[in-house]
Amino acid sequence: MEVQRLRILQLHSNFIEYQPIKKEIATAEKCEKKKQQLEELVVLFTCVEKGDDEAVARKAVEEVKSSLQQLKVNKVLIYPYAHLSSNLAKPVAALKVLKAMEKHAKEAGIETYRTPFGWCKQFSISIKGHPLAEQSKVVLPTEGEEKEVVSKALKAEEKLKPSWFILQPDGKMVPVESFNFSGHENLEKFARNEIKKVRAVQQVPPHVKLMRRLEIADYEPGSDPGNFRWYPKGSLIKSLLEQFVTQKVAEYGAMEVETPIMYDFQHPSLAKYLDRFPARQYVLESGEKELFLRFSACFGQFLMAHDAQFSYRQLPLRIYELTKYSFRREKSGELVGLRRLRAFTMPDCHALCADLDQAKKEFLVRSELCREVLKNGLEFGKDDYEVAIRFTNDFFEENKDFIVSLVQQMDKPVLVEMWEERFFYFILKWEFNFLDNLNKASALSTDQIDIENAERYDITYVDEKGERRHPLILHCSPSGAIERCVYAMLEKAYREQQKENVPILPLWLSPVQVRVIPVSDKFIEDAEKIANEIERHRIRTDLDDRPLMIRKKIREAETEWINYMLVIGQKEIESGILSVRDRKAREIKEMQLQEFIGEVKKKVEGMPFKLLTLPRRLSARPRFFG
RNA sequence: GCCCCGAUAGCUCAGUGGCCAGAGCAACGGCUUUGUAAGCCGUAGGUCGCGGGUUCAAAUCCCGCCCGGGGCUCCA
Repeated sequence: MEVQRLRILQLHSNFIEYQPIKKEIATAEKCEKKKQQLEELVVLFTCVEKGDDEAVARKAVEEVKSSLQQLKVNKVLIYPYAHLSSNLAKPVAALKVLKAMEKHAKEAGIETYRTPFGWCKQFSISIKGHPLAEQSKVVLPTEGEEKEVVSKALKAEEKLKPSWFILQPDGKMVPVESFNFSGHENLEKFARNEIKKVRAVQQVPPHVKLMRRLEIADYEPGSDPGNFRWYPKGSLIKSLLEQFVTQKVAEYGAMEVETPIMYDFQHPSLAKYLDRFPARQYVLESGEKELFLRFSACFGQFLMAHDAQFSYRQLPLRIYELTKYSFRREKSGELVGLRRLRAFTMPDCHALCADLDQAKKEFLVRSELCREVLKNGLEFGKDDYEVAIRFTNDFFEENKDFIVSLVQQMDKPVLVEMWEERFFYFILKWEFNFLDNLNKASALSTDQIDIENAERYDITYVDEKGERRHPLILHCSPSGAIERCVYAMLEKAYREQQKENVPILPLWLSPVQVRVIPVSDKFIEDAEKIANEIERHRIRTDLDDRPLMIRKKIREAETEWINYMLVIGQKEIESGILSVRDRKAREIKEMQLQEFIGEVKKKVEGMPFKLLTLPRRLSARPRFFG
């Protein structure tokens, strides 16, 4: 990484006279094109380089201040001057630093002026002739200091001191320390994890091996960390999950939309929102514009809602997008396999509600939706996740019954995080958290009640009296990130394997549901006919036509987690009765073809279907891993 | 991002200063025509992550970077 430094040319002057002539960049500050004159001052020609931040600005002011004391002057002009460097910061960042310098200087009691940023200016300067009159300063960032721009929300979160409780479905709320966790071991692990007392063992989470061995997904060294490649099988699984969640959300009544993945930093609503969201962004430069990649669908949907017109009669208004992708520039040390990515697919569903009453009702409908998505999609029941509910003190006092009814819906004790003060844009939030084999918790489904953004984005509806009002906004991801769902299923499968159960994916998600295995190449054609018939019923079927021994083919099908294996030989062809190896049930059953097809179809009824795009014959398939 | 650890054939790994760097699996070729978790023989495959340095000599020691992992921290 290049070393960044703030460069200042410091000139002790008799006077300076300057006049803005012409804007140099689109993002120039507003100002009058009037001639200005200042006398007996120190002029700071300042150049902000890439990576400079407010800490550097503060340090620069400190250094300038000590010079001022020497020179016995207390007046400065901060003059943006790009020509001192070839490694300039972007305009937005530079202006931030200059403003920070101005602020710190004023706070330090210095009479401070600043010329407008982004203008081509004419100036005349008279410099004093003493040895200290002309100095140049290079301010380096302090070692170890936070160099990146961090949102206020992220900083605020660091200072949060919440209290922790366990809330039971019967409405009893007890402090975490005095809760009896017996029978709720996962909740205990989760609570400790959240309150941060655990030390995890040094280990790679097991899903990483699985995601590669099963040819689902893999790291892509050619990209940025946390941006994955998806092999055909993984792409199928991911796509099916996406289809399923989208279908459930449509049934719930949301309108599906699509919005851009990148946004203008300069947009006023967005700038304010960025500061309230605890996440880091990817930024990219395009021409003179500075853009950031979305980290959720909020921007696009809110801007859309801002331009839409609707009244209380249309509320709650539900808007949905499957973001492919959302981007968060997570710190590199936080990225692990599919648990946490920098580019991820997130179903994001907002509901605009007239008032808190409506929001609360809607909230319960949506939590039911989330539970269903996990239950039917991932086959995750309430034992597979722990619930956290987070809210402010005030909200709890005023909405106790509602929160208890939410917990009753969850049907198990939940972890409560309660804040004295509201730091975020929401007043209430819950998530379902999955605990992996290293006892790390990751949120899947989540929902929140947002009371700030309707105003920030100026989203309004017309109420009964014809007046414009800001709705409340619910933010929900019914499944959480799709990649994270895959992670959770793999981790769960591994856990089952440790318990000597069969590791397996839900049948509807298995890339290969049925594998037909001819005993020798004499039976390949017969096997093909059977495979055709099964696939005609929308069951993913392939054919192991390789010249290998049966037991080897069976072994490979087992390690690929294929649900059913049909061995085809003389016996089957003559009798018409199939030998079906049911992997999950760990048994070999004899049955008619149509009977078998019926059994499989029944198990995947109502779930989305897609064909696997790998060649049916294994001999024609590439190997992506191993 | 910081601290610590790692990287050798497509995969899993052996090799810690000294001849042309090894094994198993996979791939490819041949034999075998196979009945429910690994048949036999052979062939090919390596810029030892990348770049620099130390040395008569570097996969091996040193520095920087990339990628991965763990921790701190944080989230969907």
